[in-house]
Amino acid sequence: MVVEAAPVTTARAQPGLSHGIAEQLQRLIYSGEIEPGERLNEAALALRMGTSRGPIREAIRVLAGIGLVLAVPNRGVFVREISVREMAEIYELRALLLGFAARQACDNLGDEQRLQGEQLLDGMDHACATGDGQAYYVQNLRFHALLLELTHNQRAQQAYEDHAKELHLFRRRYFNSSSHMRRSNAEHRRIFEAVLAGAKDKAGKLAQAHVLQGRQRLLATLEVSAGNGAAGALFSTQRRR
Amino acid sequence: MVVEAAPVTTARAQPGLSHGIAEQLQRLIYSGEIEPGERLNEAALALRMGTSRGPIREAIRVLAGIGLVLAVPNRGVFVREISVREMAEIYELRALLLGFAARQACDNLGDEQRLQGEQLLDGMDHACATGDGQAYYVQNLRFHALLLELTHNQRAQQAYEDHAKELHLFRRRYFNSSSHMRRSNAEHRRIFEAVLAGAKDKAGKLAQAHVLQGRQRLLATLEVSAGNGAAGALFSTQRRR
DNA sequence: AGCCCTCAAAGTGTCAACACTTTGCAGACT
DNA sequence: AGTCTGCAAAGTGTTGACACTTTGAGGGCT
Repeated sequence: MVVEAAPVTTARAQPGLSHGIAEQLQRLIYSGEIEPGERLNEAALALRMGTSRGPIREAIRVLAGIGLVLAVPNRGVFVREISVREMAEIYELRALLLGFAARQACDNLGDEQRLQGEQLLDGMDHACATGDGQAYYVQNLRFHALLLELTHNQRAQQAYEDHAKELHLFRRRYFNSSSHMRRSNAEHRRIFEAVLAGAKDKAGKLAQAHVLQGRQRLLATLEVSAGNGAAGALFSTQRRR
Repeated sequence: MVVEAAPVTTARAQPGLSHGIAEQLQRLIYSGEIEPGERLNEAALALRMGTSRGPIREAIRVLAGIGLVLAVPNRGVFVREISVREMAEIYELRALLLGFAARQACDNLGDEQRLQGEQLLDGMDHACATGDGQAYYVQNLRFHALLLELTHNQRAQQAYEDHAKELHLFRRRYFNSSSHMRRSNAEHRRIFEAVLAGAKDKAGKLAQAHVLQGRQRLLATLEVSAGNGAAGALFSTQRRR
């Protein structure tokens, strides 16, 4: 309808004011400084960021598009809350994705990746031994990312990362009990061995099971940490978009 | 950081001005009135929509969040172009999702859905016979949606729909040659039969193959309709976000 | 006492004006 | 002729002011 032709050019970085604000807001949300369910006050944010409300509103709209935030007309925008049901659904998708990744990895694994994978597995074992939850967490993320890279499917990678981030909204900072960590890494090893052996079906099944067992571990601790009452309350019906 | 407690309330519809504009823009894009690569002129749109630029900008930011549009600072926003590579990746994800759906369908199929599926299959056969591409297209969409519903996983449903929409960007209005339609529906039937038989693995594999064959059909027609040159040009490197 | 109505405060929605960037054209210089 | 520089037009980025909606508190009525 309007004019002009395509840019055709590559998609470059975007240094823009409202864009910077959007990223900053994302950090605030993911870091937990702004909690799920909390309302974002435009004026307050504008003051804090040192701009007027315009760019703030635009940044917020981007977050709304991503689904991080829910806008209610004339009432404001609220940080998205994730229900247990949604959490469970997301885990299901992650399982599917990681299973796919493991299968693909069988075909696409190179020497470099093999080395990296083994280093990560050893590193995680070390983290288990020393009880370093933070180190385990980072390497665990990296290990999964490595498998996803091997899909050679950037969209799959992106989707997996998005899901991981979303789960952060649900429960910040995985409670890494060392028994969980040990079991989890044992699963990693079996997956990786299957990949090395080129056993696609086995690798896929193991990877899928790995994620689903992670879900079970999370659900179990939910039951314990918040006896029924609080857990039930989380079942608030929320949908994306 | 700010104040206030959670809304806890359910997520209701959102009648807001900039929200309406966002939807209208989506329609314009999906309908092809604004083509991929084209720039959105804020002033022109504001005039057309009868508002000022503010709401337009906000609506555009939402689309940017969704990924429908790419914003380049100080230069404007452009309707997203999808490369062949991306198209292929999306098909891969769709295949994964539909495979999962078919497996789940084996467990969750009820009488009502069985009936609906059979009606759709017959309807599509009819559409093949009469050469009614439009009717086929609609029922095909519905058939896939039916399978996805049976996952009982709303996120999976949403993801599948999103992918379908995105592919629309790539090639508007599937060229439904009746030979394609016939082959495609034959695949549908085999999938559904497997689901009825409760053969999870078989159903999953067939569904996955169905989508990938759809991809092949699309790629094949791409090769033909635009001999090498144009097809190659579509490989412009674009990434989401 | 309890309920309803009114009103003010807080906050979001919208707008028009202004500042800054990009881009293409025109004219001058080599 | 070709190229470089500077300017002007087009368009995006940002701002502050104003209008409208929601919400909660206070006071009057039953």
